[in-house]
Amino acid sequence: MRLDNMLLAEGVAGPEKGGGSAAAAAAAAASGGAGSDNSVEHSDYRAKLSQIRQIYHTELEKYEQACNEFTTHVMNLLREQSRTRPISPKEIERMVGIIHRKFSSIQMQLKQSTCEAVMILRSRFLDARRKRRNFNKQATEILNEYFYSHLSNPYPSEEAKEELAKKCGITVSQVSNWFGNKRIRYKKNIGSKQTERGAMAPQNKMQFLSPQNLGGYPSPCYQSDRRIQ
DNA sequence: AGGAATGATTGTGC
DNA sequence: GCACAATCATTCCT
Repeated sequence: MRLDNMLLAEGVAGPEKGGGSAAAAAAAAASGGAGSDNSVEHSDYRAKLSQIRQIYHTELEKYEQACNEFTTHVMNLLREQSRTRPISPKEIERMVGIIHRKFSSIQMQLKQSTCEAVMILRSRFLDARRKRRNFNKQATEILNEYFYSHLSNPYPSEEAKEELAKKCGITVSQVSNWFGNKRIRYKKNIGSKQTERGAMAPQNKMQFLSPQNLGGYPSPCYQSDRRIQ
């Protein structure tokens, strides 16, 4: 049931209207509108998705046909056998039931593998990591300035994040990502520097308040950021 | 070409 | 829900 829902949601198992371009059209309509380059970026994705859809439907049809053929074949056999021994309608019904269950389990496997294919396709095309672009120098400068001038507590509030996002031309979640990455990498940098000097400082807490880190902006630590000279 | 840097995602814990 | 940590995938630098 879950597989059915997912395939339906992805437009793979939707109602088949003629050539099967209904799903692609629906996807285009859904992703279209404001994002002008979105549909262009996703056209390859949609093409692959409709390919999956086509394979899925032909396979499904094949299985259905095979199931029907096999059922009539078995029915014929039973009919032949009924000449030599009595066969109750119940027995025939039971036989048909078994065949249908077998074939529906095969269909289940088909659905599962189609789901997997869609998932892989999604991760290949829709994963933002694949189209990552570095922020421009100015944006990085602004973020770094905030970070190093709030080194004692580099956790911008929601409003501050919005402000930074607006200034940098990025989204709030990108700001959050940036600060998450920055905090952890900054801490790591400090940690490796301290172990280099042989000072085994406790690493279980954030070290943003340690005196050597409060050199202001730009600090010695800031200069360790090789992007900014 | 290969490693470092970097933005994004995923899993985990609180 | 957020922060952290590990990891991925891409970009940048040498």
